Amino acid sequence: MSEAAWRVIAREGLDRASMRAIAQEMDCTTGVVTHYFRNKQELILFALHQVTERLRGQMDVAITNLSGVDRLVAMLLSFLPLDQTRQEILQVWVAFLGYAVGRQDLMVEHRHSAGELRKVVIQELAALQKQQIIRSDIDPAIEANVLLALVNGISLDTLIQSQPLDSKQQKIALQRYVSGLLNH
Amino acid sequence: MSEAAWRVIAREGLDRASMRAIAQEMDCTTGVVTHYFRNKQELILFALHQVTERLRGQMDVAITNLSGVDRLVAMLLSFLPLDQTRQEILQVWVAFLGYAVGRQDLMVEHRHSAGELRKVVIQELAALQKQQIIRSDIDPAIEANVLLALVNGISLDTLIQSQPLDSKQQKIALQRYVSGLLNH
DNA sequence: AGTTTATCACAACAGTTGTTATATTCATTG
DNA sequence: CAATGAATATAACAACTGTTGTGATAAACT
Repeated sequence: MSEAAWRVIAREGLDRASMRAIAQEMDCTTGVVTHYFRNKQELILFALHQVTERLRGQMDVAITNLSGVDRLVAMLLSFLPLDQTRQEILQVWVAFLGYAVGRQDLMVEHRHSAGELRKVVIQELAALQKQQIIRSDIDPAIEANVLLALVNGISLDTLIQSQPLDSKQQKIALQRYVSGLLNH
Repeated sequence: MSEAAWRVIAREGLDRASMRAIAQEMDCTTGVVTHYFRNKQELILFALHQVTERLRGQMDVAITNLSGVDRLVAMLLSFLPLDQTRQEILQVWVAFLGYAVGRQDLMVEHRHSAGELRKVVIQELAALQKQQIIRSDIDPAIEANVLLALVNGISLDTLIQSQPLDSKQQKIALQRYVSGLLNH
């Protein structure tokens, strides 16, 4: 069920992910869809929460058994659309963001989602700073924004540029920026 | 006319920028709208071209009488949503991008638009490299993507973070990254 | 002057949308 | 077996969408 909704959104965008389109995707009638999602609003919010959960999942897997800078880099790399799974996540993420323009309630929800990930990055930066791995003149709260901005920007690059960075170049760009935060 | 369309899109998003909504904004009937935009497709593409034009305009003003690194930095800063005008541009830009998910033709158009700006940045980087102002191990074509990624990411930051970077922090982040590209 | 052209109003179209209500099937449990 | 409730189907609703056509008016031009 939720898989079908996810697929339609990733493939067609949010405005064309109608109740009927999702019903058709799972080869049933709209009765099923309305039974699980009372509103279209609920459906849309579900998509956003899926984005957050999946990103968190990707991240948790990526950073296990890592520490130090490697851990930070792995964390940030896990957000990049390096495989088809994460490209789908990006599609839904962008679709939601565009759909939230002019809908303040949805934008607030999106900010909550982004805030969760930001918190994790801040903690990681603070920890690395305590270990004196990254420079002491860095404000974790601010640097988290910049790091996420770079990650989001690189992700968007794959969508909006006709000659986007390939996966190797994406990694290098991120790695190089992070290395500029280190001590020495 | 085009002003009204622009306002509605920035305020309500693309899917709710219906012919009738735009007509109401300019206090007339749909006859006027259909007379100037044959399709909704044309209306949407108009919005995108407006984004490109306005960004170019902002940029051209920002870089006049500048040279060297200042010119590059000013160019990049001109893309940031530092005032209300550019915040509106960002809104429309994001709305279009989300609307283009699942609509390949629109995404292609968006890539053309992004490609134009990318070309300018590449040229600028190449020029600075020739003057030996920026490092020689930098590939202008790749670095343009990274720079634009950072700019776009910082722009999005103002939309999706509940504690976004303020304008001063945005400038510092960008300036600091650019200074990492310089010789010595 | 007369003729064409741009501008706008208005109405109607066919289709799609979210939502709701009602009916039916199905399974689980008492 | 009966019964309760979830799961699914079906149908209808009103509202909205993009689009098209038919005029009316005014402006421009020959």
